[in-house]
Amino acid sequence: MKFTIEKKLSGKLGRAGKIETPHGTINTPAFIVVGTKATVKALTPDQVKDLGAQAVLANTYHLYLEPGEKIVKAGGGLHKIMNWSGPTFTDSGGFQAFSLGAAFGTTISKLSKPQSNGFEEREKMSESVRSEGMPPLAKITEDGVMFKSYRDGGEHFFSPEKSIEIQNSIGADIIFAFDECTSPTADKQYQKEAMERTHRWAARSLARHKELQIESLKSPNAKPIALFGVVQGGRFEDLRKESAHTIGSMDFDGFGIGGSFDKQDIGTAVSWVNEELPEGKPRHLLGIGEPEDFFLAIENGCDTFDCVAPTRQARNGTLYTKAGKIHIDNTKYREFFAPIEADCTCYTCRNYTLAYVAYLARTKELLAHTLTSIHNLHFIVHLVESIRQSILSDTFEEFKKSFLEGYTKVD
RNA sequence: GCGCCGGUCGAAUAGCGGCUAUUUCAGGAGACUGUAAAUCUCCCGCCUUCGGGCAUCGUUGGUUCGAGUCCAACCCGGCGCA
Repeated sequence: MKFTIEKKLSGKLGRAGKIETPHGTINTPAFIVVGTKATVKALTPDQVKDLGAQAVLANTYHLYLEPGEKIVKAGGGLHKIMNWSGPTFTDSGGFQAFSLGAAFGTTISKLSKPQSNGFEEREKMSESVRSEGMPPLAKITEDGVMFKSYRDGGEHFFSPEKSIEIQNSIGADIIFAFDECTSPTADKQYQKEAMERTHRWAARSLARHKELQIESLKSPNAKPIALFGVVQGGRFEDLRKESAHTIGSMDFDGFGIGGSFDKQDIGTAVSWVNEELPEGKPRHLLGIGEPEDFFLAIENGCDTFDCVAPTRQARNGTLYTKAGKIHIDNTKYREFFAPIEADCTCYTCRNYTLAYVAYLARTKELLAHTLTSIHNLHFIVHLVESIRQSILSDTFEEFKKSFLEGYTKVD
């Protein structure tokens, strides 16, 4: 993997560049489409490519459970089995330490939202109380994470070495060190402990990866796999800087920025990290984000992103437009005989009316998921691409201002 | 006309003497940030200062401390016999 910076955003940390992988180049900043189980839900790889996506990100834990990394490898690797010829990433399973652990059976999100007063804060917390009969499915120890399968209840242990071994078998171009994604509800003491543990896991991940690569690259057709280390530290400036310094000084090919954030503070938090990380290596902001997040993260030095929001929200009936998000089930769209957005060039908007797509969604026709996912991914992929172009043409500030003024998030 | 069933919030249902009338669907709104997710939450008779208040199980009476539930008559629907 090779990273090149083409242009920097003057006076800021942001940059446009390219990541060259054995399966092609990613022009950055870029949105990486999430295909957790080696499939972008509801879409064929051709559809994913046609809507403008450059790369996809799959998940180690999910592919380990099913079909199993041995089968992925025997089938020719991630690219081959899913018929995606472009660059790929795998996440390490570290996010599942959170989603199946502290967050399981609750309404806890890794992004904490601003609360207007303490009363609402308490209400929110009470809503977050774990549902009955839903004990956590992930338990963290120094050596790794014990997962209880959400499929059959079976126990599976992930150590940093195990995650790296599985990821090497799956064979994505870019993989991540095994980390612990913490909950925003955890206190600073815990965030510090988890961060330090993630640092130890990073060193172990790196060591195991080097061993495996030396071995694997002896075979003539082997393609090198890049390893990104993951920065943690929650919403605390001193922890984030410490983590970025520690992870940034290790011999990784690039970096992931993970964990929980205060939603309104995301640009600042990312700048703490990216000021510390070496400039010449790519930085991937894990699990972000919404349209407004990209501007803040990119101007503060992030190069790539992945997020389930566009596809999940598409399936759940929320669509992106330049004026904000809309709910496709709203009564007012039943007779909206025009595209979701008049000037959108996606396949869905070129061929269907919102009224028709809304009808498909309302009647739970499967095509609804495909058409809405195409629109949302096209919107997000092209938004990030537009930000890239604005950096290259020195119009970032104007583009940011005009987009955010129009994007009110109100119907 | 006689007999037997049955009428519960848009639909379908549960409840068969006990306080707050159940559930599913339909309908309305919202949430979702490295996917446990084609998922979840709330509303769905009227009023409300969001604490609650007042109604309501075909109609009208009755029995009872208490009735959707038991009794009577009537109205409607289905089936059977004439």
